[in-house]
Amino acid sequence: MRDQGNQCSEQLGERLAARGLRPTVQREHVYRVLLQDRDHPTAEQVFMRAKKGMPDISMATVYNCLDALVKCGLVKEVNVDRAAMRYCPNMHEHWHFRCDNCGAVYDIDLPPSRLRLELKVPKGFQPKTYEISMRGACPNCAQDN
Amino acid sequence: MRDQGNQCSEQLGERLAARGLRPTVQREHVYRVLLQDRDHPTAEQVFMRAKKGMPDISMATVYNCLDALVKCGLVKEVNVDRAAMRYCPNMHEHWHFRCDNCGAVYDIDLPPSRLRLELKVPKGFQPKTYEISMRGACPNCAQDN
DNA sequence: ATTGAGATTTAGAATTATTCCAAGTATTGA
DNA sequence: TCAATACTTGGAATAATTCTAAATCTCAAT
Repeated sequence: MRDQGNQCSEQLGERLAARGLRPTVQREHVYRVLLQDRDHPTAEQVFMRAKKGMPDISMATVYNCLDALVKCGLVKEVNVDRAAMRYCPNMHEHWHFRCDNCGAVYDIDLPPSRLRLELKVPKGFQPKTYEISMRGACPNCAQDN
Repeated sequence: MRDQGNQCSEQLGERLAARGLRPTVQREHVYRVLLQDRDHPTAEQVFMRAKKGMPDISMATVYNCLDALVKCGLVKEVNVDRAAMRYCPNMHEHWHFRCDNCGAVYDIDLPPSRLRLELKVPKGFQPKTYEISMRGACPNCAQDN
């Protein structure tokens, strides 16, 4: 667990390069901040933590770095999308598919399935609701490709 | 499918009452708007559609109505939460548990499971990523209860 | 090492989504 | 009918995110 540092920056450099993105000290620093406390911080929290080791970093850069990390597959965004909340009057069990191209959100019916059974949580957690969402290309957009 | 109207308002009235909320023409109208086009509109879109039949309705009321509908279980919010995006450097397959009480987000490891196999989508959809998120009480908060 | 092209960072303005507020209005139960 | 309370409204306020233009950095080719 110690010396995760170099591993981190090497992996980061490769990953970024693979996407045509450049490795920068800010990106590495932001990544390190994320690795340090695994508590799913908001961009604002990342900003505040990042400033400790890099006082001049700006909020815009934090967003930029987070985007870069997401693009190169080192970080996940925990939310369906960063835009407005959407509303759905279908209360049957189902999940959602959001098209990355056209932005449409589709209902996907749950297969007969034993999915429900599989959604087990560790002891102590008391789940009330859950949501499954997928992203990718919808039939229309997949065709135009 | 026709005459869904009265059914709609009856159900609405009961549901609202059960939560100590009052039935109002605005709430019914907003619900009707949601039932009309099942395309997961944003609050802004609901507002624009609602204005057609109720020109004086305000954006604040639309938000209020949507909240009421969500509270009484007739509508779902399609997003983990309406606050800031969160970032997670854990790229292993896992899902998230968000505590409604303290707001913390936990990683929940995927059980060995055949969950993956169950995530089938209808023909034509090309999923790239998916996310499973649950909400409820975390172990700490569940205890203090 | 130098250099030029293009990517990145920065601060702050702008935009977008959502919530708050105070005043007027509607609904409920007595 | 009346009082209490919830709801609606328009607009202001806040919060999250994106945009902008100028300065700086990185890369790859000299």
